Amino acid sequence: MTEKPSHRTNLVLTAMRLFRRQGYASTGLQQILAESKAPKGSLYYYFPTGKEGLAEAAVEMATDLICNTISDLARDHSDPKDFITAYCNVYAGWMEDSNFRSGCPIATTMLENAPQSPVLTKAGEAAMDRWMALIADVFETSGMPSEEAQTKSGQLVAAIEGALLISRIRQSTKPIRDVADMF
Amino acid sequence: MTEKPSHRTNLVLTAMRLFRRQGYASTGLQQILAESKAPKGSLYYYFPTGKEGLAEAAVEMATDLICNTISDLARDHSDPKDFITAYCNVYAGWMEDSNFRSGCPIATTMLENAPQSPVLTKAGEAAMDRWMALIADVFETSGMPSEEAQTKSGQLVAAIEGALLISRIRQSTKPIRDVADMF
DNA sequence: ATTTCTATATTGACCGGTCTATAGAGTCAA
DNA sequence: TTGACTCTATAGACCGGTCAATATAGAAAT
Repeated sequence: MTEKPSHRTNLVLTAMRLFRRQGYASTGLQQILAESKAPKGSLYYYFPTGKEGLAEAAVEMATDLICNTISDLARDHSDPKDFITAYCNVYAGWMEDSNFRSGCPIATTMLENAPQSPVLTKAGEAAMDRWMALIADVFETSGMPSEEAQTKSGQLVAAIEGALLISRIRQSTKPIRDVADMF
Repeated sequence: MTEKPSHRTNLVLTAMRLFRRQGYASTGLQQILAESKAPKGSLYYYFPTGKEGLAEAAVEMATDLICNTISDLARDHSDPKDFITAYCNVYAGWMEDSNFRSGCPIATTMLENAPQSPVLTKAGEAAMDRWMALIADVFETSGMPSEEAQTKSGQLVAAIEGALLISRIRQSTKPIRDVADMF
């Protein structure tokens, strides 16, 4: 399950971490190369389109990360309300652990590049589709009508994304915890 | 009421517009200077701290913009539900008019710089305080208890911020319109 | 009224450094 | 020998920031 630590994997992992903290534009390839300890030649070998291709892979890896988190939580919390609370707690923990620097792993990259970059926009859409579908499943499993589950999962993701932004500005997890009370 | 079109004003106005569309890091001073038609010397005359000082002023101007919007809407819509719907419609209009490029005027700048930059973080906190206080007023005026009004206004702002992000990714106003149904 | 002086406002040429990307030779295991 | 991978050097654009030179407005002096 765990990927083998190739240069390629290290590049994507490092890019994801740095884009999440400092954004896409202000993260230089130099820094990614230094921290991942990958050679520059490898970057353009694995990602011929350069920074954008690397970002695409980083968004995809981030999508998997969130999907795995949701799946794990869904297994332990079948009640929607419990699930939402647990999900918010995960994000709140991430924020606290990083001194409010690591919010949503794709939000900053998306705000900087969507919809200008078709490649990254598409990766972002895929992320939204997958996250919302997984959450809608939780709602449907508890008996909620499909259509309502779709809408609600979209609203939840929106509320959390916004809460992560405000949490970062205020350096407080309260906005995230307040999301749970909305549903 | 309208500010006189000095170089200073043009700089802040242009910075706000560009930061909103492309973010802070990927907007060069060159572009701001070219589009505002202001000379480079003026920038450092009015903003001795350079880009960061300009961004601070841009965030403050954006805060005023949103505050004015909220005040105007509050005058015409005393019912909270009506107000929320109208508020969402304003954002949806902004998104459509800009081909989903002009979302929240401070969100991208904040995700890129909070909490690393104390100056910009403080400007962001002030924005949140003022927006939420104005919206809470609308709720309180309609009879809602003060504490509940505070919480609800925070939740509304979070939901909208998140919806603006998703709207940008999906190039659709549906996420924004769905926010109105949450309250 | 006119000139001179002075402080403030304003300006664009210039700086060193960093950015992403490319080229092409070199390395090494299968 | 082949193909996957890595290295060094370099290109050329752009970055944010500095600073000496200039313009201007108003006070002071004549």
